[in-house]
Amino acid sequence: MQKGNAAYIKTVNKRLILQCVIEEDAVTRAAIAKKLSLSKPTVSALVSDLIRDKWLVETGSMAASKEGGRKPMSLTFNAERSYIVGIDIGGTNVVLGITDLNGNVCAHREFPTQQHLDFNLLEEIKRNVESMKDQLRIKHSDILGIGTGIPGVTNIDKGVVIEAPALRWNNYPIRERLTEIFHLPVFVDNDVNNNVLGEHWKGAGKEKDNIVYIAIGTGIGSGLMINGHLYRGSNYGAGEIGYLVTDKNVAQKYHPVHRGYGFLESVAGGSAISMQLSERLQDNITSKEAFALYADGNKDAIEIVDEALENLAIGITNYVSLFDPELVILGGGVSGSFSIIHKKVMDVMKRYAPQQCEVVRSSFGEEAGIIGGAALFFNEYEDLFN
Amino acid sequence: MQKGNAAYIKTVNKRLILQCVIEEDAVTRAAIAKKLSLSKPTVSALVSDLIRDKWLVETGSMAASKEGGRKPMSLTFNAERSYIVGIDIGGTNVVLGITDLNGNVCAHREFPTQQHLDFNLLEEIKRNVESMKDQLRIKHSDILGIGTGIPGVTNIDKGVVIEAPALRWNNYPIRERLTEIFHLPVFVDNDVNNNVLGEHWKGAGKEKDNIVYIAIGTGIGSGLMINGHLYRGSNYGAGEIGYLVTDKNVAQKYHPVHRGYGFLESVAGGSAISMQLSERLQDNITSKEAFALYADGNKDAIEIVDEALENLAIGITNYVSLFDPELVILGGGVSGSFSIIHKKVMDVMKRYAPQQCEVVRSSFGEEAGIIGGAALFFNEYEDLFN
DNA sequence: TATTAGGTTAGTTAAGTTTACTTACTAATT
DNA sequence: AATTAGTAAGTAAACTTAACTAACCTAATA
Repeated sequence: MQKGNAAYIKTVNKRLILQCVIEEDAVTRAAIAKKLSLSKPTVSALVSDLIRDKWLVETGSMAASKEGGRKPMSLTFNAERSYIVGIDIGGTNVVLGITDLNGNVCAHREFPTQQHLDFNLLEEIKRNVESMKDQLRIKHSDILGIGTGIPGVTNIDKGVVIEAPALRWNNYPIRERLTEIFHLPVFVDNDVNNNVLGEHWKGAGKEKDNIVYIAIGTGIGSGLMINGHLYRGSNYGAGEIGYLVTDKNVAQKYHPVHRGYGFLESVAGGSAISMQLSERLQDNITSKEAFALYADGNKDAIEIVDEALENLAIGITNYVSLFDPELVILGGGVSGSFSIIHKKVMDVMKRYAPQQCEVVRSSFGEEAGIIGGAALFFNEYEDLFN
Repeated sequence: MQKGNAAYIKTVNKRLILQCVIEEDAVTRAAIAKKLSLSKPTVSALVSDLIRDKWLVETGSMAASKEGGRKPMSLTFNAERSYIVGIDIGGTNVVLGITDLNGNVCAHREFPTQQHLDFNLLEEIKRNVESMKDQLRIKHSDILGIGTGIPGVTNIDKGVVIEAPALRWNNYPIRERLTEIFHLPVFVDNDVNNNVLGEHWKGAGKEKDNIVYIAIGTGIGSGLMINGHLYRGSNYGAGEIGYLVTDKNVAQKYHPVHRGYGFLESVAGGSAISMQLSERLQDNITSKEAFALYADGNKDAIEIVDEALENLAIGITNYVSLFDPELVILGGGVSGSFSIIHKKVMDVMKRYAPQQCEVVRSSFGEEAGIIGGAALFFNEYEDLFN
């Protein structure tokens, strides 16, 4: 717990004022004072500090109220004061971009991961960031810091990637490496966690404080926000929905669990679907193709995909039973098959869960990782606004 | 977010000092100043306030350090300054008691619920509290308030029991009723939630901030603490482990979910075990007797109990996979069968979960509800120490 | 129609309050 | 003499209150 002193209360009140302005877009000093029950002089003094430090700008006087009175001066958050670099290092591609303080992606880049992975990955990132800086005509000092997402388990406090099979990283101190290169504050977390933060900041989870984000792809992962805070678990291991057991008997037969791969993934993950259908049809079928065949009415595809989806839906339903979220967001490679999955989940949830819960698709496409990275930075950087 | 002002920082610092004293039992002003990085005069002033208000007492001077110097004066938390009433209104019995501020149960009472339920339940509670007050020779003003546990879904903000089948209560405004009778601040929550708070305060969960408490009885329920805060869910519905689906095929056949009763309960709850074995043996077998027969090697008992425990263990394992807690506490009517359940859970967790987690039995017996109620009060009462 | 008095809202200035901190002290001990 | 515990007096930083100026509206009035 933070000890109380004069500086602390000033920081707290400044934060509150900024929050106020960000939420309501254009507000006046008087409105802030009323809303926060702070005195007018206090608000004026703090706002003057915030204007001096470029966090706020006066955007002209507004119309006076009908009962008369001096025209109020509107205040606006200066989202272009600084910028944040958001990076998503995926197994296939590295997606990175620069956002303003409102989370608008001002520039973005993308390059394939594997051909740089063991060679010059960080240099390639640096090169792309420099290129974006040139494009936006911003200086190094305009960038507050960097948020990065990784497909794996990450110790966010130390900035070390504990394990990321897709990148073949084990105990890789990525924060240290990136800091050496950029000389900026860097944060790193699991990509799904970043997605939750991004959805909470700018996406479907705005205004909601209890959110589950489920990423369905090759494997199945999830991130969860509780009481407005990302919950990472005691060992950075929360949200391992891929390990849920939804079918006792099948689980007993398969004994599927080995390091990095759980039961639900083994029956409902993209590669599981692809593998099963490939075997059945004696062909090479991707999970995307499996969903296409499913839509076409292919009997084998329907059987296999239905079985997978039933397990997935039970997993999600179990999540809802335990966690009672306000919202479930489905992300990952589900864009095409969302409506199929959504229907199944709603049916199963209705059948088995004690309460129902909205289920929506993720709000962002290609930019999810960039916004997520920036959201991570926003979430973690303590000195923001100081 | 709380706005900052002078009164607020004083409250914050007083809280920190009290916390310091409670944690370390006997400390000096100098030690507090060092630990909290507050100046010595500040600590002295706040301590003097706290002594005036009877929260702290000076308990005599301690030995000086070996390097010389004035003898320090030790400060101790005055746990007998005030008392809290803890009540657990169970389906069978009402258990209630008075605790001091350290959570020691100073007096307790118990009476059967049903014969007073529709008649004079609250009067009976009042009578017992008065009797305890006489016994302890404390005045009404010595009692800070009341914390109550209920076997059902509770809106803690309004103090209304939404649904408690065992008490036949629906939308019952119990806080209002108890306040009318006692003229004290009252808080009400689900009994399992109170158990979590109690274990965190005084039991197995001390110093741990991510805890799952699973109550196994007629039904199966759970409460969870995340980042040191009880998590109740978006609709007061978090922790419904009784609704988990652990066996897709059996679930499809049974279609077990109706209001207030979930799949896992229907296959692994006490009444489920009792019912199944009773049918098999054409006799009236309680779940307790079922576990006794299990221990005796009865083949039918083993078959049924094993099946139930396997499902229960998968449910708990799923919980661990999703929440990555520091600790799982098993409570409810498991005292006799704990070691059997524990073994099963550890085996299944090892097999299916991505990480392991300690599993222990609950720390309290009869007093769980009393300590839980007091813990709820402690947790919710904002004006504490003001 | 133009003017003006009275009322209202926005924001500032000045004085006062509360709190913590700093510096310098006394107290008590090895 | 050195060291540690705790106190006293004065200072600094943040807030609040009260009174003020600035700017505007309404409506009565000339």
